Amino acid sequence: MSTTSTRSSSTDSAATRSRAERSRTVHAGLTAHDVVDAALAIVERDGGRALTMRGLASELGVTTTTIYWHVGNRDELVIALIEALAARLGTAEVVGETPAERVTDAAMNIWRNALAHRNVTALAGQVGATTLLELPLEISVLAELESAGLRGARARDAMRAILLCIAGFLVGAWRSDETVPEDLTPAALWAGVDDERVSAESLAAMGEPADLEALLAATLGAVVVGLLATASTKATASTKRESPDE
Amino acid sequence: MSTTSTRSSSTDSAATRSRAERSRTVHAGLTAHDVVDAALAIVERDGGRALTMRGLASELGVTTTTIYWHVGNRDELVIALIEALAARLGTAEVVGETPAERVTDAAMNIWRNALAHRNVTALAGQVGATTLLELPLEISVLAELESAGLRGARARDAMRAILLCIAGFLVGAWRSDETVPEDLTPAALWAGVDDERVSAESLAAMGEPADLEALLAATLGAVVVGLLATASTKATASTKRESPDE
DNA sequence: TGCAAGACTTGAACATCGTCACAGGCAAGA
DNA sequence: TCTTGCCTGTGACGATGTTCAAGTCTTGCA
Repeated sequence: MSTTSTRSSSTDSAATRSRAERSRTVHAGLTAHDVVDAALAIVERDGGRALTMRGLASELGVTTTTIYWHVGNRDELVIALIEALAARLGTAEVVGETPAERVTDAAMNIWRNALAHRNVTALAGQVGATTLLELPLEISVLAELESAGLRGARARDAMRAILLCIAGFLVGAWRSDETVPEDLTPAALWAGVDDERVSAESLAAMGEPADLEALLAATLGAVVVGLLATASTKATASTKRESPDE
Repeated sequence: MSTTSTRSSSTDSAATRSRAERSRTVHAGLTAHDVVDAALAIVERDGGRALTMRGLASELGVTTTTIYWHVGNRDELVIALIEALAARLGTAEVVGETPAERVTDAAMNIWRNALAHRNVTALAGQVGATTLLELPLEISVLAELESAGLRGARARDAMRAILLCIAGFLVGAWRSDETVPEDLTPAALWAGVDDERVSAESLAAMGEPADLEALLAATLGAVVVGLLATASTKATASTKRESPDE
């Protein structure tokens, strides 16, 4: 990060000093913005676990104390990092004909955004700050829900159901590259199941990978349809046929 | 190891320290089972983060090296701990009249079990070994799905959609006691939203807590109904779009 | 019974992590 | 020149997972 330090010509005198070889306290001209930027780059490149104070400091060419001076804490750094990404993220456009389609599409925007910035999103999830990262996208979901006729507590419940479904699918999408001991992966476990209640055909299918994006779209579609139905008709949802399109 | 000179009296100077007073190398008679049991107790009591090798060792009255001798690794210890809990967990009974109700109830069994052992479940989720912990319950869900008429790839997709929804709701249930900086909690963020597309009524509702259990039941009901519907009638749902339109 | 082989345990370290107290260096205003 | 406020380095503390060499105890076998 070249912060274009305005003065750089008078450093020759410091170089002639004998102690210059050991203590070159050259002001790096860092700002908190630079630190957060570098931290964000590290996380997006190598994941949240690679964000270590010493590593960040050495990448910036300073010591850890400098980092602590600019951004107080590691937790605060993570929050600032998430805020920085959230600020640079624009809201995506929502497409779709029917209200249900538009709600689903607005929700899928969150999914796509999370996949595009998976490392930061995962980090935000670990510290419980996903809303901080996705608030604009969540607002657009809520707006579509209102356009679909939901309001107040019903809209809130629908929002939460949608967001939690997405969170679950994200967990599934990230579970792939987790540190699972190879013989304890879900596929391996299902391969060892021998139960008379389930057919071999289904058992074999459990080992195959899934298209999570398509599955999420279908799931959200069902959830949205179900939620919109319970909103239009006061009747509680319990085992009833669904095909409520107008 | 240590195949060289079991008794070297020459270099005894190193052993001149009076170890008679403190040589309590009493064999604790530990087994790997005991270690895993103690670790499981710690996790269930104080959470996965409280499971530290030194803490576990001191709780057992031994040194960390002893722990490492019995269970090789911390990761292996966590896996063993999850397996131990899974082994002692029995399968729950599934109730319900219609196939959809039974599927939903089988799925809710996973939710209830996860809440009952939240610390271990959260730990399993972090290492990607939830299937290891809940396999019997997942099998019962799959069995109910087959009873409802789903098989093969369809049953697999339904399984995954259900499990991922549950995972998401668990994330939401655990987010409560996360280390969120108080002013960045979702409720606080929503309180600061001022958008013309959403009504104040819905905005205010976003700050209120939710009954996640009831919401999950409703969501799963909608998902199951939707999945069963697409299975019974080969044709894709009426106004659903199958082709990828962006 | 004697004794070697192995099972178990220990003390002391290594490396890494977040964090901080202290001591400064640097530029600008008095 | 000196003081003041911003910025940086040195070096440490405590906690974490992990390992090594060396011990002690038990047990099977001659």
